[in-house]
Amino acid sequence: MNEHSFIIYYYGNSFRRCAIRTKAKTNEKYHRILEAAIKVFADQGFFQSTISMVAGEAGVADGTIYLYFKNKDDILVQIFSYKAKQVFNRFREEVDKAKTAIDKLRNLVFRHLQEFQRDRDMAVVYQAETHQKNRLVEGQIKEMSKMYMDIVSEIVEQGQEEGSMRRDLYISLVKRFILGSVDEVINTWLHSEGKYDLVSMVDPLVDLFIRGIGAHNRVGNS
Amino acid sequence: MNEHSFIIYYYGNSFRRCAIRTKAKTNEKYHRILEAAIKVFADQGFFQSTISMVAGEAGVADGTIYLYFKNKDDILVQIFSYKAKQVFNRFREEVDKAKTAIDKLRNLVFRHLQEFQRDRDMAVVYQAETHQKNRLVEGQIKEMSKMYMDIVSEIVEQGQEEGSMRRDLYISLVKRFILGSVDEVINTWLHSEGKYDLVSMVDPLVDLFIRGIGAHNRVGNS
Amino acid sequence: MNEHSFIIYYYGNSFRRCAIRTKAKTNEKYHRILEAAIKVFADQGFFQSTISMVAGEAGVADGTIYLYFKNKDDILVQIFSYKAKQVFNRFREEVDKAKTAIDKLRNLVFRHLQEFQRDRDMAVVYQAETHQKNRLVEGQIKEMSKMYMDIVSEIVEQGQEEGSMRRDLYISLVKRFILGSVDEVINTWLHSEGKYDLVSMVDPLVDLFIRGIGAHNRVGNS
Amino acid sequence: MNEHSFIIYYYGNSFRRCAIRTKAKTNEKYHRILEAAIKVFADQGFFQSTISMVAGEAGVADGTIYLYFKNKDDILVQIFSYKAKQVFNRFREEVDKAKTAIDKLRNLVFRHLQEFQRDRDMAVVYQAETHQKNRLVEGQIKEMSKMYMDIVSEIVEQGQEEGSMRRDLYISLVKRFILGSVDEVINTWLHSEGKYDLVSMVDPLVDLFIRGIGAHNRVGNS
DNA sequence: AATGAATGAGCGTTCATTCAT
DNA sequence: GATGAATGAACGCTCATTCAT
Repeated sequence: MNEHSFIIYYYGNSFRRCAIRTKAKTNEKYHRILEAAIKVFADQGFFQSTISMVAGEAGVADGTIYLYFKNKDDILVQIFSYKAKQVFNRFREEVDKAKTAIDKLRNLVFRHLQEFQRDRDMAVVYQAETHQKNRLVEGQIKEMSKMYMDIVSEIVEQGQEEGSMRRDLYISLVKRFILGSVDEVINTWLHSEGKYDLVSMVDPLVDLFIRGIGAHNRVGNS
Repeated sequence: MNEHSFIIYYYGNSFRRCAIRTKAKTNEKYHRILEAAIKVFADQGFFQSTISMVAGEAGVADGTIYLYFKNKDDILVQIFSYKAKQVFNRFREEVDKAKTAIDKLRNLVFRHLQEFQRDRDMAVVYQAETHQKNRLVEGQIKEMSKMYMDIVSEIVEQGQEEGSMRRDLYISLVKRFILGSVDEVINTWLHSEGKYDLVSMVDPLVDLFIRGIGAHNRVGNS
Repeated sequence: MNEHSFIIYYYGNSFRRCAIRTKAKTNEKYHRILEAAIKVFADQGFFQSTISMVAGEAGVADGTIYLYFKNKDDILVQIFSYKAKQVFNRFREEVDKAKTAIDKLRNLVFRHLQEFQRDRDMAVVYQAETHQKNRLVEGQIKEMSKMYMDIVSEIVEQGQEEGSMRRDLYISLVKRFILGSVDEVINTWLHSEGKYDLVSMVDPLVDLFIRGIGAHNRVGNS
Repeated sequence: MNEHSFIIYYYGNSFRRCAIRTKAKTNEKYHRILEAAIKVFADQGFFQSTISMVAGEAGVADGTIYLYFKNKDDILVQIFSYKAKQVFNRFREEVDKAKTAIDKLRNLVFRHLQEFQRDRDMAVVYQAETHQKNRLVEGQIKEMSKMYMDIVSEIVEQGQEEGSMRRDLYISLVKRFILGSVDEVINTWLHSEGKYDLVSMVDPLVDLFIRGIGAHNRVGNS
């Protein structure tokens, strides 16, 4: 477990070997616990998970958890402030790759579904916590939610300027309309045990966003 | 406290009176506990709620709970199988009042928002449980969800026949698209401490469902 | 364990038997735990005692402790605010029985030694806590100490008026001089496993208080 | 950090330097830990102190403690067998400086108060441990106590020979009478946050020992 | 039926001690 | 020698559930 690269250096008047770790090793255990916790929380739910389960999953002793986390709640907080934030940051990158508003929306939805499909346990934890009251991660979720909403706002505003989106939109409702739909699609997928490909939902979903379900939407002279 | 009719009998070495509890009486305490539980679970979340809290809120002794419910989990199960089902049944009534598919959809969304606005605590509990894995109420939720989805299916099919809805819809996606949007609108309202009127969201929301956000939907003369 | 006296009464339309307990029973268990705690704390010291030990000694389940005490610390607090205070109150009675200052002092010391000899475990706990810093029972101890010191003050003042005690005394030092001596006598007795009679120390000790150890105290012809 | 003289040797596959730790060096860290422990134990009490606190106060790593002490208990044992013994040894010196029994008693009390005033933390630890049952330092305390008592015995015997002390004294009680008074004076001072000068208590206290508080002690013609 | 005192399993957390580096 | 990350036993406390009254 402890084979590592190391540096030979001269200290005082002798050669010494010093394993290269400190940060690397520390981070390694921190992440192992974090990933284990995501898995256990996804399986059992936060309140039904025990520190022992997380420690067991991570392959460390119970006490070790407390070298890296203040308490059980803190694990959840860090899952959100570290892990989820990282996921949400990727959304921005993906959006920036596209030019038009509609393509940006498509990329956002694509990346959202893709990331949640890739990290299914994280997705489960995220779904559970965002729909709870009295949540320990209120702050983080609000922040992430705002980040998401801001992206949607920008896209819609761009779309309106481009003329590809309606100008009479109640934007704060549009945001919920989009996030909610995507969320529900993910939620259904999660509860279906993930037997189908989530990403394949992108095009039909974006189509619904853009055109709705009304027949008169069949535009043109058609 | 509840004297009505009763039986006198001799037990051990004393006469005892035993009230002949009518169904109504029993139901009254049962419902008091159920409503108390909804309130407490909404406030604290299921796992952070204790039997004592529920009993206190209901104004009964802790032990009394176990005369009406098998255990703590059973309270949640009964909340869903009794209370929530009742709410969902009202959706059907409301839908039936309308003629056209679009009006039916509007009525469904209206009643959904209205009921959840009216019984805020129930809404909180519902939101939390439907987004949990390992849920104690898996069966009930699936059933309710199916009931909802079936209504949407019927509406969409009727809309397609009427020509008011697109024929190229991926129906099982449409269902999630609608339910998810409504859910998210409710969720946001719940977390906003309910400062605004949820029902006022109906028209803008249905408009988004029907027309989407795309500008070309602004069908001219079509 | 639950044989008790009871009352027969007529309720509604039947005779009922109602055990007379409530307070009696409750008090009984409260006191059982309190006495058990004193014993265990005396044996092990507060910090090395566990709730399990106290519960075991009291013959109740661990959880039962928390029906009567807020937490472990609270047991100690209640030992002092209930039990010890009661002991100290008896000092006053005893002092009042005597007329002259010297007899009052003798009675005080007598009762002090007698009470501590009678309730040895309480004495051990008292000794330990009064000589601790950061003590959980700071308030109580200060109060008891003041009560004791006040009695000594009154005695000395009366003695000075009677002419049986020196007028040039530094009273606040006299208090410590007396309390300290008595305490140490008790402490030595406690650590000697109580093999001798503590109360027999009264006369020699009071003699030392009054006459000191100086030979010139041997008042000649006086 | 501590380079002085050292040896170069080849270990495994590298040259190593090994400081030739003088006794002084070793002692230096040993004493740093001991003093740190006294401070921490005085602040928190032995059981509420942690090895980490002691290590932190001493500026060493937790593990380092175990190079100098067998375990946590051993620190307390060594505090008493090393530090306290040293303090008590000084009493003897001071006593020997005086000629008469009464001066010797005065010097003993003076040095006792002076040393405890000087090393307040030590005084706190001493007070706490000497009034505990099940003490880890039973042996040491008995030894120190005996040392103290022996000095008092010698003084009293000398006083009796000189004619300056009563011949009808119950010596083993006199010892407790003196030690107890001094102890209580110190204890009160410790709990008063040491706002006054402890040493100034010497003369009034010795006066009480010699003359007591009785008015007839004011021997007229004696 | 109703009560609420009693139970004890189970959990979060601490911390003395070890040991690889 | 010195370090401090890792360990896991042990403890305080909670709370769902039972049951005598």
